[in-house]
This record gives sequence, structure tokens and C-alpha cells, in this order.
Amino acid sequence: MAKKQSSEVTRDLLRAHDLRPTRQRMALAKLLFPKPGHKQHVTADALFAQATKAKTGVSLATVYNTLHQFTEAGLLREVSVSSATYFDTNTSPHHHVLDEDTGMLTDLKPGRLALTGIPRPPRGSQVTSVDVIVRMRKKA
Amino acid sequence: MAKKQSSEVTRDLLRAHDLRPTRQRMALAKLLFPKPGHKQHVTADALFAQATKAKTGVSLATVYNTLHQFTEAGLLREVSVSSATYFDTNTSPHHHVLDEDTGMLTDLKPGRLALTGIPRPPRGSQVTSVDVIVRMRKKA
DNA sequence: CAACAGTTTAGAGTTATTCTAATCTACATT
DNA sequence: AATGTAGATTAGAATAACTCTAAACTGTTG
Ligand SMILES: [Mn+2]
Ligand SMILES: [Mn+2]
Ligand SMILES: [Zn+2]
Ligand SMILES: [Zn+2]
Repeated sequence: MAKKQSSEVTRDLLRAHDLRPTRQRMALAKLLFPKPGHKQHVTADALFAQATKAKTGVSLATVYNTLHQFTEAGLLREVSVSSATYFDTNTSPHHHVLDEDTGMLTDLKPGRLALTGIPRPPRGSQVTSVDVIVRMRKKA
Repeated sequence: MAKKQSSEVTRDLLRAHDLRPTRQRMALAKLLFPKPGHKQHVTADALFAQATKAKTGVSLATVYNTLHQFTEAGLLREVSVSSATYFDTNTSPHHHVLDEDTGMLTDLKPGRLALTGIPRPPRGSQVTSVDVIVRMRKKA
């Protein structure tokens, strides 16, 4: 568990994204962004558990609301993997490897995997994201 | 709605995959594989609705059971897209475009999109699948 | 036509997530 | 600093997509 970022830094982060620095958002932001380079993949449930353990008074609904607001603000990226959604603090373009045995999601080193031939969207539409998930499992 | 494949062909298809040709499986197979080249993406719910409309007596549990059995048999391929799973009658390797406005899933012409640099799995593990989903949406 | 493994089913249970509508709070304004 | 209000939080109900259970049914084999 990394040391939490200072309140001032966190407050500025929220303000910079037009998010009111409420007690709940401050607490969740500190958990999500403990220090500049620290990237992680977190589910709503896991974050709620962390917040609860840290005695932060935050409801599950607020965790969901906040994750989505942070995502809209560009602070997070949503990655859907079958029946679980991960919120990724690494918002730069990259792809994922999913360990199907453990459910663990790992970043693929950027630049390693390359995609060519992504179709151009019809006019009026745009490509929202290109998600590549490499699924791995232990051999039978 | 394409004409259904004959019962004999459907029966043989099931037998060839060690699946007893029950009334329910016959009905669902005819809906899924109406004729040789006809590919589609179907959700459990949509298939259940089709079967119900066709006055086939099939329960939702059986639809799920059957879709998974067909998938295990290699007749279908499961494609997960956020909170919805599509079963694809096209089991050959290919990727998808998701229209986020309508939820419609479309095949990407194979050969068009290319991937390089897929990581080699650690010894003892294997790559189960590499899923690429290009998400598109109407411009704001 | 047994006999039994395999199959189906209604309905309850689960899990992840969203919704509602009442309550609260950050902060701009006075 | 007190006030007004848009924005935020919350408990709990609701929804959606499955999965499970255990009892009833059926395709196949002998
Ligand atoms: Mn979401
Ligand atoms: Mn499945
Ligand atoms: Zn990531
Ligand atoms: Zn497809």
C-alpha cells in the first residue's frame, strides 16, 4: 500500500478536472492515485473494500458514481473483461493480458503489440477505443 | 429470417458433435444455423425471444445450457462485450466492431486488421484467444 | 420395452451495477 | 459570515444477466 498523495495535490487534481473536492472524492482519489507514476487496475468492489477498510465513509453508489466521473474526466479508463469491469489508472493507450485462471489483468508493454488496418468509421462516427485483450490460461 | 435447415441436416450436425438431438436443441440449432453460410451474433436473450416467438417450448435455462454446449462443441464462439455476451456462429478467427449506440456487433473482414507482437505465454500457459473489439459511436 | 444417463425446467439465488428520491454540502453570492 | 442552490451522497430498491438446484422427462442402448 503506497503512501497517499497529499491533500493539496489531490484537491488540485480534482479542481483541475472540474470536480468538487468532496470528502468522498478526496478519499477515493488518494486511493486511486497514491503517487504520480503508480498505475493500477481496480474494480468497483475492490475500491469500495479498500475505502471501507480505511474507515472512509463512502457508499458503494458513490464509488460507482466517482469511478464513472473520473473516467469521464480522463483520469481513468474503463476496461471490460467478461463479467468484470476494471478501472485502469493508466489512461495511455495500451493493451491487456488477462490471466483466466486468476482473473488478473496486466498491461502489455506499449509498443510491443501493434495493430494495423483498424477500419475508418463511417462519417459522423468515431472510434471510441480499440480494446485488445490477450487471454491466457494454464495448459490443460 | 432465413429458411430453416432441414431436420436431417440439423440432426446430423448435433450427432456429429455428440449432442443428443432433443426437441429443444433441434429448434435452437435451426434458429442458429438456418443455412450453411449464414453467420450471426446472438445473445441468449435474443435467441430465447426468437424461440418463444416460434412457439418452441424452450426455457431460458436451456437456451443458456445449449449455447454453452454448442460453444464447447465448437459450433459457436463466445464474444464478451461489456455487460453482454454474444454467441457468434462464425467460429473462424476474426475481430469485431461494436456500435456503442445500437449495441450491434459486426465482423471485421478477416485479413484487414492485423496484430503483431502478441506476447508468448509463460511456459505451462497458452493463449486462449486474442480479442479485438473496435468500439464506435456517433460523434458528439 | 426396460433402464439409465443425459436433458430440461421452474423458480430461486447470485452478482454486478443502476436507479430513486430524500438528504446533505461546496461554494458563489449577498 | 449567513444564505441559496446546484451539485453530491446515500440507503435501499430495482434491474439485468446469468447460474444453480433438484425434480421431472426423454433419447438411446440392450
Ligand atoms: Mn461503467
Ligand atoms: Mn458463458
Ligand atoms: Zn492497463
Ligand atoms: Zn463475429
